[in-house]
Amino acid sequence: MDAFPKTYDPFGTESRWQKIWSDQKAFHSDPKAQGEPFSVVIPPPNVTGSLHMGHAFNTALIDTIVRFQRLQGKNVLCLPGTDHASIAVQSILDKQLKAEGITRDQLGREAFLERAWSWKSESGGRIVQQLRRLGYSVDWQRERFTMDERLSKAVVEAFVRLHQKGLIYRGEYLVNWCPVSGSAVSDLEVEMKEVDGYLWHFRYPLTNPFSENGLTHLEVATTRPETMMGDVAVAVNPSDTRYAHLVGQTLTLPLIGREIPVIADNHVDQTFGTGCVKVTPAHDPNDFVIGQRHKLPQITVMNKDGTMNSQAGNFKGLDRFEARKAVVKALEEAGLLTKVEEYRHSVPYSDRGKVPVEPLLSTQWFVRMDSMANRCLDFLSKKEPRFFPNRWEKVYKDWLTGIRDWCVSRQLWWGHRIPAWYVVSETSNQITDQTPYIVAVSEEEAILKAQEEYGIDVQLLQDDDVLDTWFSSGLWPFSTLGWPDEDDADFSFWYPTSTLITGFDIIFFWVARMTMLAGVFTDKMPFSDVYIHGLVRDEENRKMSKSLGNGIDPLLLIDRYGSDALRFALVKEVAGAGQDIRLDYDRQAGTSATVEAARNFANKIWNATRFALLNLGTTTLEETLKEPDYSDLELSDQWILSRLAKLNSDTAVRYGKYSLGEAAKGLYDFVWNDFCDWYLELIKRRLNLGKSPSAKTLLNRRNAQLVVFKVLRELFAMLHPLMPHLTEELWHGVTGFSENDLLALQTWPKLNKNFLDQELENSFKELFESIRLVRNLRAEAGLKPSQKVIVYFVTKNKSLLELLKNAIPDIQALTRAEEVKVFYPEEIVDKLSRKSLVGVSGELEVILPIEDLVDVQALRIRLKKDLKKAENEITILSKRLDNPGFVQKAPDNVVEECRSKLSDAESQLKLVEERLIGLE
RNA sequence: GGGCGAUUAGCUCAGCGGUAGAGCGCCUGCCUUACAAGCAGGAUGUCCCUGGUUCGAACCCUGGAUCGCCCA
Repeated sequence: MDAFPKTYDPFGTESRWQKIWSDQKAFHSDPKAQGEPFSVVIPPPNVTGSLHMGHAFNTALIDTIVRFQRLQGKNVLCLPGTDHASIAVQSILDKQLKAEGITRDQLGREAFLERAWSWKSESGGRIVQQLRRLGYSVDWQRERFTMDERLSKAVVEAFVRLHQKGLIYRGEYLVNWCPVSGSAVSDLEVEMKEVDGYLWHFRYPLTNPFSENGLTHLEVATTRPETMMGDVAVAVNPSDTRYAHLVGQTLTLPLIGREIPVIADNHVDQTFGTGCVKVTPAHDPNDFVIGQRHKLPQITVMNKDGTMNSQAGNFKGLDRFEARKAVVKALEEAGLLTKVEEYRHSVPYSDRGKVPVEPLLSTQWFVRMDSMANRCLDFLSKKEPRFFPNRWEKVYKDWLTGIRDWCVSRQLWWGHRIPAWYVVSETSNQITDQTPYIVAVSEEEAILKAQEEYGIDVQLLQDDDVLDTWFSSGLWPFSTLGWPDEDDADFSFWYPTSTLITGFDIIFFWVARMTMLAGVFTDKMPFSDVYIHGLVRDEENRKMSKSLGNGIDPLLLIDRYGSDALRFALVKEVAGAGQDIRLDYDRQAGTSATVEAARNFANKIWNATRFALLNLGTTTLEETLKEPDYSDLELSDQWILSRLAKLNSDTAVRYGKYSLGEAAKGLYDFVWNDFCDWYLELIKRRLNLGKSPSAKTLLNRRNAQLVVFKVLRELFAMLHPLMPHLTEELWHGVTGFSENDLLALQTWPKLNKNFLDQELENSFKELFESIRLVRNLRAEAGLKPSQKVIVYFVTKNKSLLELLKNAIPDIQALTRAEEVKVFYPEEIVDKLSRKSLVGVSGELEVILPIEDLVDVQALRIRLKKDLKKAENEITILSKRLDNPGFVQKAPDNVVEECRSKLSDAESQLKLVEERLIGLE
């Protein structure tokens, strides 16, 4: 094994296997191949993006699940791709244009789109390359982009069909306007933020003041004075006795001079502020509703760039925040400002633009959600899809229950242009709210339809807007598989997909949109399971974000520790409850203890394999793969095979139910503890042949080798979903298979239930305890490891005695004893010097007769500690057993266990006492 | 205002009815030829508080505290 260094170098290994997998198209799927379908579409990352920890985490989880299912013999498709991210791409390009000193409009739509595409082809592939570095076993031949020709067709088709079903409408409503991107955004793209602001109190004078009670005005309180020019009423609660008599009167709107009515509306909170609310339907969602109820006019006072328009009188042209100051000043000068309170309140911010959105009246396209959502709720009542962990189901359900219509039009160019054509010839070549429109899959079809209805000379103009990026993402599980062509081989075989794996932060944005659209178009839920995971947080438990600049770059961690280590670390930290994980990270050093531990684990496996190969000698492939004859095996061989079988069934169950963290932990413990610390140590003496080995010795050595190889082989398969590169490398190293045989495409090791032997495992637990006791004594006595000792075990427990007798060579090796002897108590009476080192555990007494080294005082202290321990235990246990309720009601096995522990403790106490007396 | 989660060893987190666990860190001793990215041994906890259910509660139920998230 010349090419087997002492430490594992992941870098060469990982890139080599990535290349082999890629060259062999190992994960290219064929719907006609064997096996049940199992399909996953990955959450398409934003094409402008670069890999962040969230992607790495999501990828680690998806790839683990997908590789596991592949090992289970399923016909797996894992489909990658990216989305087009309208707003993000457009803002990048806008920045470029700005630097060049041209505007988008100067450039024109067509030239702009050309630039966008060329930008995409140059810089858009970065994240895909980065994903490959994780060892993602996706079908790269099926990589999709939401603006691919086929997927774009699907988008158009979907829009047209929704329109036909009456699920799409166009209308003038109050929408969330993002002045930075110059587009409407959906409710979901708005984030409420608590900000410190002010509550200004203004007097609005009554047009006809009541002289009798001295009321000359009403006082309103607002956080947004700049909208006051759009006020069309002041509302009070109808049961508010302070103002009830004023309802129906009018006020004169300051600065503007418009007469506006005092109206009564139940939604006004009498206790808030003055109890009088200014009503601005065109700039506030609540006021919009009040306005509709009272049939009030809507006066828009702002332009789409956030500056004031001509309705704002003198404030025209000012930015909205400048206008705020100016209005306050003007009212103050007019003596109408009565109070300014500091006030903390929620302000809607645009997710993208990071500025407050402006509720603005405009004409947009909407998708009607209620029937689609109800459809999903019906499916959900049949547990479709199933959520893991289940609590997210409620989140999903609640959102569907209170759903609002979805504004899908965006005033952008990069994206899917809305397939609607206005028959402008009907409205003197202008697009107005009255212009009729045709929704069609193409301009040709639109023309034909228009001509049928409006005559041969129609003039059409396509809508300028594009669709929300999430609209196309919502079709992703089926548009990527060939829909609307339902005969497509991929679609018919792999749809609906099996599991969707994504973060909780996009349940509404994406998961719910997919289920709703799939319900309409495919009559099915698009996946049977949804596995929701948390977010990766930084070392201070903060969400990683661009603006905070606290992201931990997964590529740096990969460069330091390897992909497998990063993957394993991320997955192992997932307990299963969909909790966020905190990744420790030292920004100065660029190190992470968590990932380092996973790297060390990889190295541990590497070295266990190295050990195995060093001791293999030369064998043929056939010999390596040979199964040992169970009946020839030593107990320790049977023990590790039992542990292995248990690991096999546990791990398969855990992977299968998305308990990936548990699966990782189970594998980690098995490798480190059972296999390396115990089994490999146990077989070392068998590998070391004497001068003239007997046939039996040789067979015994051979069996140890075969068992080691069997364990490793199966372990590699089980661990493969988590650490694909390392296991692929070692599997080839051990089996000698050529590169054409991939571990990734093998089947999961067959579980042999006959190997399961709980009794044997219990015995080994006892054996290990006994060995630990000896080691503990050695350490406490300060013996050098090189110092040989004689070990006596004394017990009256027959089965323990037998167990120890059988294991004498093992104990000798693992405790570095010159000699190990096992006695019944009566057999040893005379042989003992009172100055021996003694340890007691339960019914077992361990004696190291090394008189010259024993410090009697230290020994006494130690024994007194044991005495105290045993006494404590006896107190607790007998107290419990003395309780009649416990004996009566607790299950028999629990009571039994308690009794046997008590008797253990009692015999230990007795032994310790005797020993202490012996020391006097 | 409604909902969800978290609170366990110095740190990061498992455990979710039967006498408290892991990794890291810490202490002691080891280069015992697979691995010092390692080995052996060790120390460490009012399991947030409060009642209650139970023979028995870190775990289930009441109420509360603190932190975080989502929705309005």
